[in-house]
Amino acid sequence: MKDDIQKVVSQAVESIGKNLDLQDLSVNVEVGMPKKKEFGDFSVNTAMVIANKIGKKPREVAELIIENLPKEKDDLFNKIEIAGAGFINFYVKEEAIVNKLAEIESKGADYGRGNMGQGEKVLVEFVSANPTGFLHMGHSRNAVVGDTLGRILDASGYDTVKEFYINDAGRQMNLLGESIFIRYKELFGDKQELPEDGYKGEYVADIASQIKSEKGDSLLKDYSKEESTEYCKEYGKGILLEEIKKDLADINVHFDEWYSEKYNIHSSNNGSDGSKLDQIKELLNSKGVLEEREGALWFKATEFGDTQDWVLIKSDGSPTYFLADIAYHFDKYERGFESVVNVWGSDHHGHVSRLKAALRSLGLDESRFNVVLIQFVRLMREGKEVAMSKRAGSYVTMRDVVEEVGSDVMRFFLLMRSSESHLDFDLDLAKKESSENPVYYIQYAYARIGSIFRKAQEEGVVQSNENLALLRAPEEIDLVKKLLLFPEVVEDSAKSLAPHKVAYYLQELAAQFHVYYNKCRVVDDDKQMSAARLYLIQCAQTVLGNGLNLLGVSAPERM
RNA sequence: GCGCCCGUAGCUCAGCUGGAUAGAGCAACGGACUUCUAAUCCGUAGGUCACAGGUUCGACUCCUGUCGGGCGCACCA
Repeated sequence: MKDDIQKVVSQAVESIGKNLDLQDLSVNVEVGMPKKKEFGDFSVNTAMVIANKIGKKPREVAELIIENLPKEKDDLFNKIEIAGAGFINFYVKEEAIVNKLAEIESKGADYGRGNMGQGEKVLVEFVSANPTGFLHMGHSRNAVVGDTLGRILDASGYDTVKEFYINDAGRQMNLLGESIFIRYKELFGDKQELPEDGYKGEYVADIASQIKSEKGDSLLKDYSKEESTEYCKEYGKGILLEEIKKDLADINVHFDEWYSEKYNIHSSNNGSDGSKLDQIKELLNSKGVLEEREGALWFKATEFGDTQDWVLIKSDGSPTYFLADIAYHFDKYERGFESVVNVWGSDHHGHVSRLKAALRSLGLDESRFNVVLIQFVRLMREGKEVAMSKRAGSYVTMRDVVEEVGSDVMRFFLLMRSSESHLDFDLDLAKKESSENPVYYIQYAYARIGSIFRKAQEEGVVQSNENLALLRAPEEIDLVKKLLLFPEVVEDSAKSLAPHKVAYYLQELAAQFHVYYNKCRVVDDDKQMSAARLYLIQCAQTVLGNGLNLLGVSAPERM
């Protein structure tokens, strides 16, 4: 619909340009939808934008544009008006709107999919938690937003890969190995204190006893301490990764790649080139952006816009996480991804500027590098914040919350706010099965349509688009207009990497449907009217279903 | 001290990248079930868009400053 208006207005501007001999009159016509009904279905501010170039008052220019609209306007509009400072308001013929339903019907599950991405390869990396424990609430927002972004980008024509970067190298993993080994030794009566920042959760002891039942006491007798710790580390990683996968699968989050830092970045597993770590160090060195200072190797980030320089190789010779991360991101581009999206917790925002500096120093286009920062989740119960202290061991795992509220509610609640604002997750609201709960509100609209179709089948009425012109009630025209907006919402959501826009749209669409339901009876004595209305609500159900699917939320036939 | 995010109705939040009289849900109050699901709908009330300047035809939106809240600023990850 918007396309149609953009087309005719552009044509009008073009012919004005010709008539007045103004070559560069071309303008990007932006079609808006007024909030107020009395301003029409669509409006255009083009007259105000080009008034200066033409040298006339905006309202005069608006008249000129209307005069120059192509003839086909008569088929599209009931009325065209000039209003305010120079807006042109279009009142579209109901029939023109209603006929657009055919597109929804024919595309079905593909309605809403677009080609904005043009097959561009994009890597969406998210969660990427250390496999040293269970996922907590903080991870869950990251997981759901990342997964949904992947779905939305995919629907927008990007060749999308969702990746979990396994941080299985470095200090945290060593601590896990040590912690498990200490618990293991405890099982043989050798009691020792865990290190200061060791892992204290019960699962550590559980893993230790699993090792005991498999290996007996051989870790004490047959292996060195280093070998045993390494064994514990790898064993624990395997178990915890499975737990993480299970938790994620429970909220419908799936990855295409599980990419190991240790294996892919730290190890030299393909011949003589050395590890990615060595390669990137050499590459940076060849660009002259490194410097030795106080026994360590530094990246001169200040030369590339960051506020300070950063260590890449510590004075003990070991690499920092930052070096590994540069290597990892370089590796993403080497694997052929044209752009990357990273979903990070907001506490990592300091990392953005230095990584950008590093990419810049390598001559990479930083516009291909996108970061979505996720603000914190506060878990609320009975109006009070649920304390989540890892140190006190009282943090709430994602699993606990999913068991309490279910996957659909979990996902929707974490998606319905803009990622960049803090989120209060209200457990009491989440558990309510009522109008207060927006998830059920949307699902209920979907289920209601299912119910109408069951009724229609009983009555022997079948949907049809033969008499769509019968659909003239304001409520049904509004519903159709809302439905037609869906592709644009998906595209906008992809463009701005903001899944909450889809969630909002679905709430509005559901509201529009509920209004319609209460106003117009679908299955009724008038068979032709019933057939047309069934066709309409079929389309509504398609869009609701496609939208819920994008969010990874189920669409129930009955509730 | 420096940097990032946030500040919109009593509460939780949208606001289409600068448009017309500021939007929704919850909470409050009043209505609608012999009807395809009342997990719904209709109505009432609720605002100095933190504050002060600036940019222009036009600012919740962009710029500067101030105040408040969150988070970063390691030879940790």
